[in-house]
Amino acid sequence: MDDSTDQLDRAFGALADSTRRDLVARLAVSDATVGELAEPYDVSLQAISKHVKVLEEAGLVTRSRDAQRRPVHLNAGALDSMTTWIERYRREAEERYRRLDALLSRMAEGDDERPTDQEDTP
Amino acid sequence: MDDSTDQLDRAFGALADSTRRDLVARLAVSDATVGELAEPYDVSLQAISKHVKVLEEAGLVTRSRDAQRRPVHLNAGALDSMTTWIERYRREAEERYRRLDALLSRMAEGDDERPTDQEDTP
DNA sequence: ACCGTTGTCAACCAACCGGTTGAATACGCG
DNA sequence: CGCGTATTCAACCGGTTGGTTGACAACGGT
Repeated sequence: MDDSTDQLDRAFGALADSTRRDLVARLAVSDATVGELAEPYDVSLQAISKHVKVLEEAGLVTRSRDAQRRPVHLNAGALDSMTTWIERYRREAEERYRRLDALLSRMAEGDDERPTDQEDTP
Repeated sequence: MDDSTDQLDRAFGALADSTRRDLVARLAVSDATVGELAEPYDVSLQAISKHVKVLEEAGLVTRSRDAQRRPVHLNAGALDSMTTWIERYRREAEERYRRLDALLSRMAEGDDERPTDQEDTP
């Protein structure tokens, strides 16, 4: 199994949790320590620490080795690789839809000119 | 808990699996039945059926009720809502980074003009 | 040198996930 | 009607996940 595949697994998995998405949203505004991040939620600090670890292993977040205070920093590059993946297939799908739509339009304005074994026809 | 939150949970969770990402990639090219989708993998048909169900519940995929054949169709709109979410925070993070970078540049070219309690300074 | 602050590690638990097999359902066709 | 094809449902299994609590490690300040 590919390495970038594994990274995508982790990245999408990391964002599949609303608490972690919330952390990402807050980290987009400013870096923060685990303690600061944990404060708004009513779960234990350890739980948030685990969440941050998941984000870190997904490459979405880095921690400046700064002694006992280790501020968490959002890594925009990892988000970028996710959108790159998604957009690739979204565009492909929309392009295909556009072509199919055009085909149907052509068929509608003249039934005689049947499409000769076109791609999108089942 | 919000409804769109739940939808994002499912959507990201759905793409957190390489088999399901592969299915999405193939569906971007053309619609397909579960049987066709299952053929390349050496897992059971039922396993792929489950994967498709996950994609469907995430809104990433729809199925035209076409009798016993129910072709699976990629829903580009759901992908769009994912990129919208990601891009929002990626842009925010990059903007913040850009501002910090500019601040550091300003500081570097003249130590006298110290920034007066700026936002990004720790 | 000690204390408080900050964060992680470890063990445990319930719930969920991806896979399996076997049975059931839903049609189209002869 | 009854068979074959296509797909889903149900029960089960082992591994992972999100949460808990308790102990411990790493520093900074006084």
